[in-house]
Amino acid sequence: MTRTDLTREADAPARRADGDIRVAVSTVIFTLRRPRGDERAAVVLPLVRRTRDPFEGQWALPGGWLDATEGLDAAASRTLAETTGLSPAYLEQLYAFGAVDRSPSRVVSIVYWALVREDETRTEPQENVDWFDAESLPDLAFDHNAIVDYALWRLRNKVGYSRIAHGLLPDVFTLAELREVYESILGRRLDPANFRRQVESSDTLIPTDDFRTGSHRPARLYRYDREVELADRGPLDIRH
Amino acid sequence: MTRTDLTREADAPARRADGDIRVAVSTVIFTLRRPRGDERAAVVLPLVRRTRDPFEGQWALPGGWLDATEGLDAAASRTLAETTGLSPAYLEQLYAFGAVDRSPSRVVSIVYWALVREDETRTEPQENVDWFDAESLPDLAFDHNAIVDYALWRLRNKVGYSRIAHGLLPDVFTLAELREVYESILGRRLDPANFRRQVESSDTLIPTDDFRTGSHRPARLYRYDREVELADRGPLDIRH
DNA sequence: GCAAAAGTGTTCGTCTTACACCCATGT
DNA sequence: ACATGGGTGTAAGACGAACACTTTTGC
Repeated sequence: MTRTDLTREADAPARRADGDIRVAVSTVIFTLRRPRGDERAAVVLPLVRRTRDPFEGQWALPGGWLDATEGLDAAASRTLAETTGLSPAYLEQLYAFGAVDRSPSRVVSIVYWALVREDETRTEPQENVDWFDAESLPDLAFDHNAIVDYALWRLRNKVGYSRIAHGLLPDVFTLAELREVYESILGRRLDPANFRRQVESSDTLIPTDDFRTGSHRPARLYRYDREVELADRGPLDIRH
Repeated sequence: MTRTDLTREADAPARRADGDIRVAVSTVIFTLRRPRGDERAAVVLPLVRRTRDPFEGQWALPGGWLDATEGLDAAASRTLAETTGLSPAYLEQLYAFGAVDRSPSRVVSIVYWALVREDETRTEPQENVDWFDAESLPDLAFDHNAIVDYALWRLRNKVGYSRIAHGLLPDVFTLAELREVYESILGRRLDPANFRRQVESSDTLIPTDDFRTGSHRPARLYRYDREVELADRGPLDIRH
């Protein structure tokens, strides 16, 4: 089921009288794309090409209308899956955008941001969906350029005090792979020795007995400790 | 103009068909109330007593319906002024709450949080408005208890890395007064010597040539440096 | 003079950073 | 053997907590 037309923010499922306010849900979903060479991985995100006015032909964030029978989180998951086929490991509300002139009709967009592992993005290619480097986006529909900028800022901020890098990695990984995630997001090199000590002293990783072999000295594989409470969203995290 | 009835989340200005989603705006607005003795100041907030179902007679956050002709920030300012007469110095979006069962009808609430100085709260007393200690609230309407808990968490978090204490103080103040604000919010004593050095090295305060006299050694008065960029909300702060 | 708050100095332990160095493996 | 990334050691500087100490006022 491919319903890329769900990004039509200005066309309601059922037309309403003027003066009405409609609620949309959109998601900025990031993953890391590793280039062929040894260059640093790039932060990329999927966009959906609009097939109707306004902004027909331009790229926009995946999203859709909030359904009266679903909560906001559920709407974000559903519209993201319907437009791109993705099911993110990490999903969090970003901000509510509701300027009067952000769309020809009156739309309040509840925007989420999310992370997926690169291997999860290998779904069947969707029509009108493509991936873009977060650093060099084209002109997007609505206020979506500003929204992506804000989501990038939140991502870089949060990676410093939270363990969201988890959302970009498989179950087990080496410390070098974890460090590469941080380096790609922060855009700078980190000292491998100091990085190791920091994550080890944080007690959020469990070392396994397995090693990643294939090149030089084998590296120990780690997994995240599911028992560790994140508590980076305060009382909102009480939802298990 | 006292329109406390604007908190009626389940009564739209114009009734609509079932299945519709309405957008409300509410605000958690804090101030500090200094008790008579030398006890620490308490974090208090105003609530509005509901005059209609649902939750008739219970206390709720001040708020109202989003108007189609105004942005979200403007709606928060307007509904707060209409229900409580307050105009906060600091106002920031907190979170969008949209669980299906949070109200008998379908309401998405964009919630803001704000700070006012205590001297600004001396407006003419409004009907059905009262102030409550944030630590010991009664059972509120809707999910407003959880919302206040989250706002308190954000306040305590943000006071650590931002200069929001500004919003609770007059133009000029002593370092002891600034420290009292931090102590009240964080709920613990701070070392005066270390506190002084921290704020001085942060370069956000401008010392004046005036002193607060009246008790013991006079204390120098400071004011906030308006030139210092806050940048604690990332790209969203570009709004001057 | 004395109490009390304003303001300064100093020490100590922890965390960050930089970088030297050893270890284990594929080629 | 040697190149390379995995992993450990260590010293310098930054920073925060604790607290002794000096200064300046009201009484």
